[in-house]
Amino acid sequence: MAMGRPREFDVDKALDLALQVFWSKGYEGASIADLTETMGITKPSLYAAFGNKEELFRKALDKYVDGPGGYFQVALAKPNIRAVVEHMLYESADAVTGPDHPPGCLAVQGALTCGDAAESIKQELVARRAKGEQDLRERFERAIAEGELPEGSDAADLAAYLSAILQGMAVQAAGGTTREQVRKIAEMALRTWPPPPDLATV
Amino acid sequence: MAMGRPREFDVDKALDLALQVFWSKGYEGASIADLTETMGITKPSLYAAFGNKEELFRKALDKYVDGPGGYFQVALAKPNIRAVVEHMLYESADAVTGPDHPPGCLAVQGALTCGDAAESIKQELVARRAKGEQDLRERFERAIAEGELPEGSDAADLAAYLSAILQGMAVQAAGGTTREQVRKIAEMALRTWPPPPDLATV
DNA sequence: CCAATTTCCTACCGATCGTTAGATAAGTGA
DNA sequence: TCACTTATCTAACGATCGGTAGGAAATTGG
Repeated sequence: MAMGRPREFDVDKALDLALQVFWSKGYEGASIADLTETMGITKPSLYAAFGNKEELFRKALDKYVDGPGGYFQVALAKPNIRAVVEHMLYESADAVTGPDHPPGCLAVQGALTCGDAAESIKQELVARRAKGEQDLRERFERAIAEGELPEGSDAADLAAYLSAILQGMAVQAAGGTTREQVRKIAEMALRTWPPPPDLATV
Repeated sequence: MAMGRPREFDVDKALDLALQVFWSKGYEGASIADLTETMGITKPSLYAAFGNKEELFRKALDKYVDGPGGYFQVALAKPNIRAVVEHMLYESADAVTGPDHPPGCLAVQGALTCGDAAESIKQELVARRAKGEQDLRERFERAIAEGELPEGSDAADLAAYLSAILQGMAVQAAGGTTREQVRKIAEMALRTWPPPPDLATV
């Protein structure tokens, strides 16, 4: 069987470079010309290897989630809830201000708003963030069942609250806030953790 | 002196409609065609009245800041720091989930990331957010001077922390989170307020 | 009524958008 | 060597991007 001409670039490396571009410019802000230039390949090579811009973004997002964004699942797997939240906050602070990649979080800034053409990408990111919050909620439910959190604690509320803090740190980082300052946000959130349940609703 | 043909549309109303478009699609995602269609005017009318896309955005942003975003300054003016933070959190929760306008916050989602052409708009938004945080910091400094916050409290850290929570709520809202859920985030943040100073650094 | 001024609209500008033909080059298997 | 397959490149596609000429229409002051 004929194998054809071998590819002259490393698909995985090229995808990683595409990730950097999407990460710093967002889905809409990253043009195909931006991407091919950074990836060091021509447009037809990009399309042959990755389909189209949308598919390329989705592949880059997958790579992000279990690469730079992998700390999230690592944190979820910690044995006690305090460790989960600590890890989540500290690692997130470092992740959104990492010196070797763009600041912020791809899942937040990839397409927080967009034109009609990118609507499905925006929805994908909404769904990913919701999934992360849902995972967090389930982890909190377990912690509540195991008596690790104050009686009356609401897992869904805790998950929404922590998600908001993480996303807020990502926005700060995207705006150029330093690692040290973002770490302080994480520390302050942790200093008040866990938020007591609303006694009025118990 | 000849006065010329009178304008057939209300500039202020048109600007408000442009604001809605930028708010929901972001600076890059909002095309001139989107804008003119929503504003009910033609392209030459838009350019004659507002200069260009960038100027239009800046004018819409000004309108946003002292319209839908006006709660921020209102909160800052509250007489005690508890009222400032309460108002800031609750009004923000309602503002980013208002039923009569797009969800989220223009200063966050207008251009969190973008291509090269929109870089100056992104920087403008970064500066606006930084200004808000700075205002907050000054308000906390005053509160500390007046003995309203625990000894050792750091005004800059408190401002960064609260800013992050507000921005996190905006991200949540942009993703479709309901008003009730965002309000719960505000309530939880308030329940733990104020975060105690880090005793290790005192 | 006429000149001056300003807004209106249609039609278009060059540049860039994402995407793809079509030809050529480089490899494999027979 | 020759067919086959796949990657490479240049060059282009139609659509849309932000922005603008140029002329008709509507107002004012004379």
